[in-house]
Amino acid sequence: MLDLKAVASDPESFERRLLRRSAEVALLLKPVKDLAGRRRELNVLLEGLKKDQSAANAGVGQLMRTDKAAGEQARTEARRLGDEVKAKDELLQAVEAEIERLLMLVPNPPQQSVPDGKDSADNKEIGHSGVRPRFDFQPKPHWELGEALGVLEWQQAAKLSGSRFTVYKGAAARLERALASFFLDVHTSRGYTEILPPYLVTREAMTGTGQLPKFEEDLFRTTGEHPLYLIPTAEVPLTNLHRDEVLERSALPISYCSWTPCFRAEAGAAGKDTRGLIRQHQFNKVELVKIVKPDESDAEHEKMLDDACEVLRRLGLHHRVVLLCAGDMGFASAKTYDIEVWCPGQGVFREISSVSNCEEFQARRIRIRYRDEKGKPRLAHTLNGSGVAVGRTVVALFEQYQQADGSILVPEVLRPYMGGMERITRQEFPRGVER
RNA sequence: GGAGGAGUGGCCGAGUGGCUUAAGGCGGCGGUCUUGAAAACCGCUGAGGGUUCACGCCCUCCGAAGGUUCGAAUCCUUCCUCCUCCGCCA
Repeated sequence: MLDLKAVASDPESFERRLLRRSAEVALLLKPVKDLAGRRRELNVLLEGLKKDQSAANAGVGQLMRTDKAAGEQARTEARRLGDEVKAKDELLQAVEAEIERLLMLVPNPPQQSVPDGKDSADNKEIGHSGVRPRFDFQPKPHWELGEALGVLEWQQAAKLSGSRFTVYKGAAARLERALASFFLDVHTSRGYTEILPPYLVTREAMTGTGQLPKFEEDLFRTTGEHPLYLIPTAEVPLTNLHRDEVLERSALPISYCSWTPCFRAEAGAAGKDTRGLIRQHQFNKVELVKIVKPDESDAEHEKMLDDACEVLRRLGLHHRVVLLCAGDMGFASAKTYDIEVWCPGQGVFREISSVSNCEEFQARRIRIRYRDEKGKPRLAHTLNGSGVAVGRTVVALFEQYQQADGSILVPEVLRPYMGGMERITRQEFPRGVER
């Protein structure tokens, strides 16, 4: 959420910055300045009335004991003031609700360093790691490899849950767990605290990080009187851990990592990436979250990007880093790097991590503050990034480490996590004939 | 799921309709005293919003939201959380 005071004092500059995202979101701010002025007038008026009212109330009790008639009169006057306070208060609340409603729909303006552009075609590649693996055969996509090896199953998954789900078996299931463990070990050794959070969170938590109110259709929700939402990323519980807190300066930066399943409705993605592990309703991800002081958030952002890249470097997976353009960034982010991993079987780079600096956008929504040098509470900055998406790592690993015979070489660093396994070869699993 | 009990400042804790402007204590900060420290004593010690050039001043906040009342931490309703016991359960 944007700072109402800042928006009211200079709406044009916010509009200009938001225009870099899209014309549509910049328009949302149009009514805000007038509403803010109206809010202020009402607030001043209301405070005066409240003061008069409490002065009037103070006399009533005393008078009622000494002079009944005068007391009754004073009571009538006080009642009139009370009614007026109530009426003005309702007006003020309506204005505030409208301001809030609008501001909650406005995304974070991009940083200066973010390039112009409207979609992924305008993103800027800023680096890469490793070399593109060469094959003396035609590399296959992971879904063909996984099916041939017997370790990835889509027909049975569809029987259980419909489309966009996968059953992992044997070595693939072990690989998923091995990758998650490996990622967590790397990140905890580099200063992140491991967290295992709830996977179901409240509407408030989802609103705090910006998934709601705008992106309801992307989420899974429980039924009942108090619905809960399945987390689409561990960013939601991790960032919300410190909601409504004032942190000591010395506690920052706070760094968390967490391995969780993520649940996404993929409402707008019908027909897109329908094969394989790429776009699932449920997938696993190791997430990184930091809460930092404003003056260190850019440096911490770079460090987080490096932390995410580190696990890919250790796995020897060829990847590149792109800086997202203004039009392609997520709602809460002021600046985002995507890490894209090479998928030779598909001949494309696939996003495997997204590392964002949200600055104070989320912190303002959920009131995460810290004490500055003078001991005054100030908004902290929040950052989040995948470190990295586990399922998509399986994709890249299958495709980059595939051998001519269809087996998958296990990277050296993973072998201890795989019980020493050096190669994933065909496995037989019980399977009857469906009829 | 059932039956009880409880939510008050950083923490403990008093407060059952109006001298509450939330007592008192602990902790923290500053000061007096001291060679230094401790003790003792004195003062200060939350958040959000508004207003002012500024010192200040004002409004709101006692788990949350409604309600009753001239007036609510206090009474009523609903909800949330925690604790104890019972049931169920991994």
